[in-house]
Amino acid sequence: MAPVKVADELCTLSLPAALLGERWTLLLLRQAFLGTRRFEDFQTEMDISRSVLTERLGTLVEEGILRREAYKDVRTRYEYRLTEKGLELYPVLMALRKWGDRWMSPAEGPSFDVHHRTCGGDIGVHVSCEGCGAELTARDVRVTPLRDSRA
Amino acid sequence: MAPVKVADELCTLSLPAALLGERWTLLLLRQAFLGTRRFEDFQTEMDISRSVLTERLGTLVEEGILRREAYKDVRTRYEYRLTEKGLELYPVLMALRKWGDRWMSPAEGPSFDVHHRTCGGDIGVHVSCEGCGAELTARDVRVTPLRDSRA
DNA sequence: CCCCTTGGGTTCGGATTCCGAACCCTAGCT
DNA sequence: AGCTAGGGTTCGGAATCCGAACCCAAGGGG
Repeated sequence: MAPVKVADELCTLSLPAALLGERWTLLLLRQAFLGTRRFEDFQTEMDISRSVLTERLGTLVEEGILRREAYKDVRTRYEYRLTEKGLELYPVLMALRKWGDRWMSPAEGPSFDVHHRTCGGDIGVHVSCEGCGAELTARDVRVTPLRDSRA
Repeated sequence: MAPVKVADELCTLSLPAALLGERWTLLLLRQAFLGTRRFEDFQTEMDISRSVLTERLGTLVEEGILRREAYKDVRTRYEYRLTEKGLELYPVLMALRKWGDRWMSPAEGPSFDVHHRTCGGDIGVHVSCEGCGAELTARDVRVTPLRDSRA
C-alpha cells in the first residue's frame, strides 16, 4: 500500500472531518439526536459556554445540518432541529458509539442503550460490498486515487 | 423524545468523540488507513506542524489505536501502524466518507474512490437491526438511559 | 406601572492550544 | 570532516476557548 497524498479540499473524508473535528460539534450532534432542540437545553445538558454554543449552532445551521425554526411558546422562541442532511449523519454517530462500546466502555457500562424501536433488537453498523454483499474490513478495500495523487 | 442528559464520562459516544474530535486526529487516521506509517510521511502529506504531529501520534499510541514499532532501514527507524483497535475505526471513517460523498462533494468530484478489492463493487455503510435485519434510521431507534438521566 | 423572570444571545479578558521556524541528535555516506 | 535523513524538541506569537457578566424583549405579578 503506497502512501497517497490527497488534496484535502477535494477529499470527501477530510471535508466532513474538518467540520465534526471541531470541539463540541460531535457532542452537540449527539444531543440533537437525543432530542435536544433549544439553546438553553443544549447549554445546560452539555456544560458548554454560551458563546461557543452560539458559534457551533451557527456553523451547523450554515452547513445545513441543523435548521433554526421559530415556534410559539408563550412568545416566539427558536428550535434547532436536524435537517435531512443532519439526520443522515446517524451512521457516523452509531459507528462511533459501537466502537466506543467495544473499546472505551467504562467499567460501569455505558450510560444509555439503543434498540430497534419495533422489535427491540440490537443495532449494528456494517461496512459491506454493494455488489457481492460481503462484509468488509479495511483490508478488503482498494483505494483508487482519481486526481492529484503524488505518492 | 424527551431530552436526555447523559454523563459524558460514561457515554460511549462522547469518549471516542473527545478523541477524534481533536484537530488533525481524523485526518491522521485517514492517512494511516491510506497506508502512511512514518513520521516524515505524515508530516509532508498532511502539512501538519511537527510538534502537533508528535503530540497526536503520542495520544493515539497511548490510546492503543496506533502502535509504534521499530524497523530496520539502514538503521533503526520507527513506524506507526494501526492496531486492531485502530483498524476497527474503519466503519467510522467510511460512514464519514459516505456522508461527505453525498453532501459535501466538490464540483470536481471526490479525490479518490474505494471499491471491494476482489469484486470491484461499491462500498456501503448500513445501520441495521441485528434481530430482524431491517435497515434503520435515527427515527427507528429507541434510546434507553441506564443511569444518570435527569430529563 | 414597575420589577422580575425566561429564552436567547453578545462582549470581554484571561487561559489554552496551535503552529511555523529553528534547533538537536545519531548513524551512515563520501 | 562535513552532509544528509529520520525523528524529534523548544520557543514565542497567533488563533481559540471559555466563564462570567452583560443585554434585550415580552409576559406576569403585585
